Amino acid sequence: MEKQTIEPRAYGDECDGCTGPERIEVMRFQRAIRAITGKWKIEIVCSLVAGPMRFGELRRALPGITQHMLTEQLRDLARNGIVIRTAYPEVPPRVEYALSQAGVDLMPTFSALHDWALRYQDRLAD
Amino acid sequence: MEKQTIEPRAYGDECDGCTGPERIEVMRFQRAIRAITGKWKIEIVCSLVAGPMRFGELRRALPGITQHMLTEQLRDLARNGIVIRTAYPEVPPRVEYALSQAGVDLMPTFSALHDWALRYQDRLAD
DNA sequence: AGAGGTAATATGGAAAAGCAGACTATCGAG
DNA sequence: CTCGATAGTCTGCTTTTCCATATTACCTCT
Repeated sequence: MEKQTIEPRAYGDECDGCTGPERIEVMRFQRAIRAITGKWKIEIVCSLVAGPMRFGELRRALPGITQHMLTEQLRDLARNGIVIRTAYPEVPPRVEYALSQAGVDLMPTFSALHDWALRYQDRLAD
Repeated sequence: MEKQTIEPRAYGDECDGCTGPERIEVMRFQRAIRAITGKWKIEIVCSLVAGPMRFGELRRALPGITQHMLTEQLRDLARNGIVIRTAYPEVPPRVEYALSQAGVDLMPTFSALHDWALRYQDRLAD
């Protein structure tokens, strides 16, 4: 039996002829992708482009989403600084979600990806 | 007890005052994102930018990946037309993976996302 | 007093993604 | 004949996502 996995270099990336500084870039990258992946994140962000929305408005705008999912995804987006959550201490409670600058600045990327998807959609599986 | 989920409109998007044609765009979008998400996809694509590589080369270039993961992710990328798999009927077997045009054309998007990630990395969680 | 709206939690389960390790087939070198 | 190299597949396990339902707390309106 042989080992199947090649051990990753621990941490000190001394780079003995390898792809050195790229690794941290890749990690940054993946964090960015993780921040926008999730079943509803993109839909939420797209909804918010038009302007701030309340929780219930979003829920109605995204038929099929559960409250749980919506709160979870919004929380995640807020945690990554993409949306801003503002809770007004009123009653009944009112909570508004808006795109942050980071969220708005995501748009060029989105449109680049969208163009790509449009060009190659026929070969994209599923 | 009340229903928590708002029923999605079935299929015929007749669009009674709703976000109509955008929905299909969002779906395209998500397929594109799904095509590039996965623990190792980005790393693989980045490795292949420099030129075609063999399976074993990739394995060595991505310390920590298992053979299983590598075959799986490559298969997925190939299925989405991002990489091209070429098996030479030699012995010992030789299989080469190269970026397709679609793969190359992904780069502008990658760099847009990369710029975004760089600008906002401090607020990105995890 | 009871119904209704708002924005959440809590709980429990199913499905998908990720991981490690074992196993296979083929051929040439020693 | 056994060893090593290549590029896989197969099996079982853990973790993460995703999903549905139930419940809460508060206030207003009737």
